[in-house]
Amino acid sequence: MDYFGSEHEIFQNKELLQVSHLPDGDRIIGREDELTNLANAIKPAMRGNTPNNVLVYGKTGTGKSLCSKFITNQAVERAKGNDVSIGVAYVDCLQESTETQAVQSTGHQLNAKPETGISIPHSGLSTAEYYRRLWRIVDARYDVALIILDEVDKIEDDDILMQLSRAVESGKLTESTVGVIGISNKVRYKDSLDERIKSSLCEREYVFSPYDAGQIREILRSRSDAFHEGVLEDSVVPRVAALAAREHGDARKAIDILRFAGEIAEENDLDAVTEDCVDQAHEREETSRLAELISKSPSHAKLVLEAMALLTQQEEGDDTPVTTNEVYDLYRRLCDRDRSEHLKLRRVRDILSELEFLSIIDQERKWAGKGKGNYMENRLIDDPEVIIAACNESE
DNA sequence: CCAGATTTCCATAAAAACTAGA
DNA sequence: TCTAGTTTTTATGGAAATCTGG
Repeated sequence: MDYFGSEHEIFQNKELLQVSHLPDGDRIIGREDELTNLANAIKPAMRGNTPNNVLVYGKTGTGKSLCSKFITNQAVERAKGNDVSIGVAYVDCLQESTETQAVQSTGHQLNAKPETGISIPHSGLSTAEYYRRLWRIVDARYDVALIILDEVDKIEDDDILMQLSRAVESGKLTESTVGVIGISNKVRYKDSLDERIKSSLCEREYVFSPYDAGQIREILRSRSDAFHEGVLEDSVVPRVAALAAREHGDARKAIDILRFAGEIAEENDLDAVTEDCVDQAHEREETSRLAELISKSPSHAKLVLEAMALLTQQEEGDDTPVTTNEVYDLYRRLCDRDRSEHLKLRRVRDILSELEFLSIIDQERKWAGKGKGNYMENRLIDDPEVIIAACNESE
């Protein structure tokens, strides 16, 4: 018995299919203009001057993060030649969703304790103190700090944008300077900003358009070295590209699908990746983003979601809404089952609105009339079975 | 002491049913 | 009969208080 599976090796270098993988070489497919624009905005940093702050828009999977990381890395390398030191921090505002966490993370990335002697504790400091330490670090180690704020629209507080973009003018930094690159999915994001922030953060704005099918094909081909020679059937890449193009040219999705297709071929012990695998991979991709999101949620959020999914399943119709009270009742029973403490109703309401913010559920407030008050209808956006699976998976 | 999570407390929205006035 | 105003109800969500880990 061969416990280690097949002799049909599918992947040669799976790393290439990680979305976070930065392609080497000095170009990213189909984004020449965008890279040039970004480079221009950053250019002053090469001489140690203040770069332009940039706001980058574009749908998911249009290469915003990739290009920003890429160009800043290039900048660091180039600047070395001029004897200018640039520091880059990349903050995912979906994870670091408060001002404090974002500053803390930035400080952590730019710090080198042996060099500066400054420590950035995981918690316990005031926001102001995190800022103070960050400025000290930047002053000590760099001429320019470039801070990439990915998914800025997900951050709860605008203050950080203010602080970062004004750091130089307000004299917080004496030796150095900073540049901010904000990345947002929402084109309307700028409208929600304070005037003062607008003027300083949005010195340059660039919109990343979706990739077309041809570009996606090219991207996939450039990464097909991830597979062993001849393992990919010819029709696979075009098929994946077609699926992704249908979804507003999301390259991340395309790469994910391709990777899943490979995994499926591997699991089924096939010697090649076929179109069939692609179709299955497409389904798997749809659930994986959700599963990812859910697995990162706190455990009580999962229980609430599970309660919702179970209730939705019981109902006849497909997307029958459930009320908050129904959810809460079942949620409490689930907690009893696990012998854990349940949260109070008020908190569960907040959890539900957080889930709505994450686009996992829909909420609508309804009014029942005299003597009946009002209630909130909660509706799952995705298939309950998928949600239940995702909730149980990450235990 | 600090931020972040959770709880406690409570004013409030909305719309149908009901009432009074025309 | 129609209209304008009042009553009734309950989950909601804002605000403040309290708890927790560091």
